[in-house]
Amino acid sequence: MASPKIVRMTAPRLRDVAQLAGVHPATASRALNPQTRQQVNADTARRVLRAAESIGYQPNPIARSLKTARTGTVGLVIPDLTNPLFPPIVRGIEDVLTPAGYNAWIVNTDNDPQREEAQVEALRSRQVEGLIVATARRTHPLLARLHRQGVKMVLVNRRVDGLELPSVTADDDAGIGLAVAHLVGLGHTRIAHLAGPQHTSTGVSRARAFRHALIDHGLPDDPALTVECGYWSESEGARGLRRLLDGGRAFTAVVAGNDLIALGCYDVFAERGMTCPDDVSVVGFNEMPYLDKMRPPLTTVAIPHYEIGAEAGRLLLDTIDEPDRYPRSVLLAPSLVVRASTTPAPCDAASR
Amino acid sequence: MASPKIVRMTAPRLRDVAQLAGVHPATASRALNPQTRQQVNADTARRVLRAAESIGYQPNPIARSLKTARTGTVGLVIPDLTNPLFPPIVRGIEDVLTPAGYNAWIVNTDNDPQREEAQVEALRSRQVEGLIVATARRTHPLLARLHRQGVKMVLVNRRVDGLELPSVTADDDAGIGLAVAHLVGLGHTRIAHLAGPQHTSTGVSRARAFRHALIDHGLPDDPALTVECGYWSESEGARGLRRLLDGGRAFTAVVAGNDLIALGCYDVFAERGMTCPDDVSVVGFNEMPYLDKMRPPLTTVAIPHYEIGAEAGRLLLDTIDEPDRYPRSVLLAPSLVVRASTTPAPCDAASR
DNA sequence: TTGTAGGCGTTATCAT
DNA sequence: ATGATAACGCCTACAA
Repeated sequence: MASPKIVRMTAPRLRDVAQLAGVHPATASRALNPQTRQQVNADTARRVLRAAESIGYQPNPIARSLKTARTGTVGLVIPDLTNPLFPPIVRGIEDVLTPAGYNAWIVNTDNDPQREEAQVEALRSRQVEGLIVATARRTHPLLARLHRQGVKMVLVNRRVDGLELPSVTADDDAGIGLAVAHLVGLGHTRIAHLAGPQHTSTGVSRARAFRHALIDHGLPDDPALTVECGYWSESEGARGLRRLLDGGRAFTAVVAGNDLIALGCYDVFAERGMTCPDDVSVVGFNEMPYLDKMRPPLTTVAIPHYEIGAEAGRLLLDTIDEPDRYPRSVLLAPSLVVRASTTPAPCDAASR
Repeated sequence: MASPKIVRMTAPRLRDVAQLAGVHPATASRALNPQTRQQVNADTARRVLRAAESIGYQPNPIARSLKTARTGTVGLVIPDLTNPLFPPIVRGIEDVLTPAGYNAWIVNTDNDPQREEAQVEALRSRQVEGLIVATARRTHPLLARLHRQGVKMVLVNRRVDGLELPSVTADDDAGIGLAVAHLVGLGHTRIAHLAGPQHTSTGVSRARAFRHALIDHGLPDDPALTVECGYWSESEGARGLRRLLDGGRAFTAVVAGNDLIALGCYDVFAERGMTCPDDVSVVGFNEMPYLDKMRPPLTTVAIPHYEIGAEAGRLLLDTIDEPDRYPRSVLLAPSLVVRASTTPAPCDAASR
């Protein structure tokens, strides 16, 4: 005598579990939730869990979110995923968030404020619980507004002027210090800086660090030897170096704002028949992948990408858990990776 | 006489809009939804829209999803975000999905089946409406199961044996054909292949295309000149080339399964004091970024990354809209980018 | 054309 | 310890 069985083709719901275990849905809910499980008789709980298991019950996160107003998601706002700097950061973030029960939405803004606004709007409408933002500019009305509205966020790599937000950045001062010390140690005295965009905190702090480092080494700080790039990109790096070369001031080494800017220099060297490092030494920043296979392999300042992501994840979790905690920021120490793009300055130090 | 105003600190809801417009929430709902707007008096609709606008109403997608059982999200399953192949593909996907009202969740599996299963589970529990999968292996129980369960998906770059799923791939046959023809044109007759993993369809199809191309050019197909790499990675490329070199069979050129495998060869050249292309010419596949700055700049088969993503997005939308449509697959034409890693074969053709 | 009512699946708050 | 009930915000037959 086969027992009749009604087959539901949709996913099993809480009430199915409850029915099977012979309890009320509310009880099943309590039994299933580790937080509230001790409110329920151990035997009952076991029965419910077995029932859930047996029919493959998975709670519907949408219904849960509607009720609890929590989604277990955070947004990741990245300026440009094709910049190889970010994947390891993303990885670090995920490795921290996943065990805490959060998932991350990654969005790409392509350095376009309009696109950024739309993307952030999409994230908010999907009720993310917090934001990790890598697109900060020094003046950033959108982020300022979000902050005022109480959106929880953590900045990565860059900061916003006058906004007290938790952030994780590399220690630019230390990193540029390493780069300059390395070049000075090689005998360079005329060192140029291809600065990143000065509307980003990182562009500014690296430029400032560069000036300080020159002074520390007793070198003159010639403003003509610092040129700003409009973006953190190869093409802007190339433009910057052309301006530097056309400026007529002699220099034997370049500290680039980041690796992409440094790689842009390589294009100009090719254009003008110059060779690196013989004509000009170059140092990058970030230690992006594949630098060891470049022509020449690029000397650079390495930063702990993965750890930056992991720290950002931790800060965001803290911010979500304790909204009133005073914003901490984390500074991570860089290190220098010496490769073949730097070499001792020519003896005729005034050359080039 | 200021009108009293009750201030809600939470997001405005449909009922707030309705109240402000002096209509029932149901009417407001209809007015707000373009699909049902013509059911409502044009004036009323206008009033509702203005009311919504004025208080910045955004429908709560969670409540909507609970009701409609649709989420407007799809999952993107990527083996390794640090592979620069993927960002432009992701971009293409997003550019197609966004206008259609969908957002994409990106997850990273790191080539780890366990992690993949967990990530896919997370996506499904968040009720994504479809999956774009770039991690397919030729035998892939997880994907087979998902397919049986009716999960809508599109494969990118790789396929699953015996599973009729829509897919978007580069035309491997044509691409490898270009590479081999180029090398033959340069006089190479002993050409090796560093094949990608044979558990991926791409690895197999490129290896098969390689054999066919040799035959087409009347060259002997020496099995000892094909070596399989365990992953699509630099380190496996390096291992493969070492095995090839240690095998004692002469060859003057290598067709690598992809760019990363090709770059792995560069490491071995450095190790063994060989120079590329003088000792061995190398061709890659994919045209990943920065190849032009490598030492030497890598000749490679370029594929339209962005278009691959865009096509995948379109296929998925089709699959969602017309679930019963017969699975189409799209093959995109590659092109050859000649750089400095390939050069005419040495006159002494039997050398090396 | 508009309003009514019920429900999507879960959980929080009562009461028992 | 468990059950009943309502509510999260929205949508949609159905009724008016």
